[in-house]
Amino acid sequence: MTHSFYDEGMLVTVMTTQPIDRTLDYKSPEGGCHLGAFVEVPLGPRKVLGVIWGKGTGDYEYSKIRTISRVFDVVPMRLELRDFLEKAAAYTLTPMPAMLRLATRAPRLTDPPSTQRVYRRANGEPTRMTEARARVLTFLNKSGDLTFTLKELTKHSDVTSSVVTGLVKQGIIAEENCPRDLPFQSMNLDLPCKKLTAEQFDAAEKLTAAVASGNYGTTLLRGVTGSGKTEVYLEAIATAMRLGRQALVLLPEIALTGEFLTRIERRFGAQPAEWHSGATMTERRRIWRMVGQGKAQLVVGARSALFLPYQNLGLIVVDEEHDTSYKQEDGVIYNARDMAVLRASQVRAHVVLASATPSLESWANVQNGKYTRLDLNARFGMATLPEIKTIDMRNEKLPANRWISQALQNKINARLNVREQVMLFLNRRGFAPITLCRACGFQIGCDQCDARMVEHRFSKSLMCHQCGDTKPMIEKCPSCETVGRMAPIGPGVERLGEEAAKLFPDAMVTVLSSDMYKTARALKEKIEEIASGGADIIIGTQLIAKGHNFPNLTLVGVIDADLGLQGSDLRAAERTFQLMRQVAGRAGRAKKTGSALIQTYQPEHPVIRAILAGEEEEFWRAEAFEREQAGVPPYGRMAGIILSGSNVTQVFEAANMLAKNIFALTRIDAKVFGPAPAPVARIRGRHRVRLLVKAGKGVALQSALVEWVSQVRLKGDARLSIDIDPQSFY
DNA sequence: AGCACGCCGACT
DNA sequence: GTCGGCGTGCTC
Repeated sequence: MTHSFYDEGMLVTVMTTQPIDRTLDYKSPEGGCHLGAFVEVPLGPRKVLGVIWGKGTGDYEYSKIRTISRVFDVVPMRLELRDFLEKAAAYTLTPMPAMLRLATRAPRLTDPPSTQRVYRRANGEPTRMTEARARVLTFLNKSGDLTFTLKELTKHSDVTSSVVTGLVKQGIIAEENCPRDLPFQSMNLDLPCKKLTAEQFDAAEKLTAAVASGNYGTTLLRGVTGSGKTEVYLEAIATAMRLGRQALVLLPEIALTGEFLTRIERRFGAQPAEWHSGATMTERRRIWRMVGQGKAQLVVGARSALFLPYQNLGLIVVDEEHDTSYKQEDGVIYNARDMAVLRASQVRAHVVLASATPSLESWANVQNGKYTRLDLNARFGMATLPEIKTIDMRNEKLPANRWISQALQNKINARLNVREQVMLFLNRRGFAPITLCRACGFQIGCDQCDARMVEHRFSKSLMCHQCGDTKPMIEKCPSCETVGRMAPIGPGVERLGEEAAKLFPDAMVTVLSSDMYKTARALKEKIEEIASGGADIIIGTQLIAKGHNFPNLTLVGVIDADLGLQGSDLRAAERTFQLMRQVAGRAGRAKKTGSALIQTYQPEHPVIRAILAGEEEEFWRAEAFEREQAGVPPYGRMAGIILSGSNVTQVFEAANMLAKNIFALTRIDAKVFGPAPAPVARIRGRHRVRLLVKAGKGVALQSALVEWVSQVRLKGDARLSIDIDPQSFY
């Protein structure tokens, strides 16, 4: 471990968070600075955040070099984090300053560590005892040596602050300053773990050994829903913490954390640090600092938790590793699952990728020996998966604007009669995806994007799912001006909710869609209420397919299984497969036997058949073969180049220019497809044109892309972004 | 990212 | 002539 230190006046070079993709030289300030120190430097008229990157390059006129204005009182950036940021930047073709911003996103990072005033019982008795004083002292006496803030103290003993100040003056209560950013409660590693089955025990042993080896490695922990993956990796976490190393659990969706945190607390007797977008400013700052000092042993968080300044990271768990939300799509485009592997390899940590339905990438990495695989097959406390059946919608003669088939309706009734819960799954938010005029056929579109407006009856408005733009519901057709003939076409979850309410008048129907809740917390509460019996029929989107435990749920109905099967997305089949296995896995997680009904127009489709047969390996092998033949990921490399701007012609010109001059790409034998309007050709008034690059597996894709792309000089507000390993083709 | 500089078109 | 549009370049 190097501890390079630069004395006052020495030349150092600084990477700033400003978009200048190189370092700038400065003079070390009074008191000097360490390599990696977080500093404030003058840049033109402003002061900006930066990190000491090394000794000065001396490539700048000495007389112009300014002095670092401030060194922040936080642990300097470790070399391993810097290496990680640099490797990630090179892989995703992201400028270093943008990476640095990801790693310094803690608010008020630059403030001195703030303190708060706390009070504790000192010795002695007050000269005059009053009733109020007695209440304060009784409270403090029974609390022993604990300290309290003024707010806590006055609240608990029901007095005003003047009573406390009076006692402080007499020296009966001591006033102290303590740091506001308190360490996290330490994890109790001596609590007994839940009783494991033989299979779980075996898997836990293997993971524990891998973590204890102190070397990098990745394990794919594949386990069917309810097989107890969490219990298994909790043991790996315990091992890491016993060795004095930190552990990180990445979760795809905030909604997962409520139940998850309870499990952590049950296992380790303390709350972990919870890093997510909903965390308060103070909490984020506390986590950032405490993680850096090693005073947070366990972090549970969203993908950006990868960029926290861990002191000694020993294990990263990526739960639901196949989840598409791990791919960050705007700003810095990265896949948290892959970055977790990179991060771990830099610090000799172990990675656990947990999933009931792994991604094909991870499956292939097991096949080629990069990852090891552990399987959990038996469901905890029960032997079988739910029974899955399809309903061939071609034989169902449903009336207009109805989506629940007779067969599904019968099943639902049967479950409701025995007071069990039913879940209906439809991957479409809102009331209806299309609103059209029955008089002239006009469809309401978004003014900013080339997308249709979706009716949201819940909020009485039309919304664009691309840009979030809304407008009020209208009665008069904007095209032919006919009044009262605008009609909603197709189902969304809200509309399905209406249908269910009509079909099952005695049941409590709840629609669960992310846009119906203002905060993640509100959504979390709703989910918990439902789990404890707050609804008979739950209707929802993607969201409900994710890891929630509904003990009384025994039937899942998939309304339209064909939504994900068509389209040009190379992962469409994989996604549908995962989603359905997952949704099916919802049913009957507890003791009751569950079943799943899948409504489809193509029951003979290989994906549907694989799901029915439960032939998972068969599905992966078939899908892997298809991809290998096509030379697409994970058996080939891809990159998306999106050019966007307000001027269509300019954007197309730039794209065409690139498509014509592909010398840099022919050297790596890559092919270019396009330009074509991106699947959503306009977002927020910006036209988007896409090029796709396809190359072989072992080529230097990034450097070729940089060389190729550098040919265009973008004019005006035109922008070019590169998406390495695109996930969605939008 | 901001901000200054500078090069062209449309006015008092 | 000059005001101001924004395209270009610089910040240690």
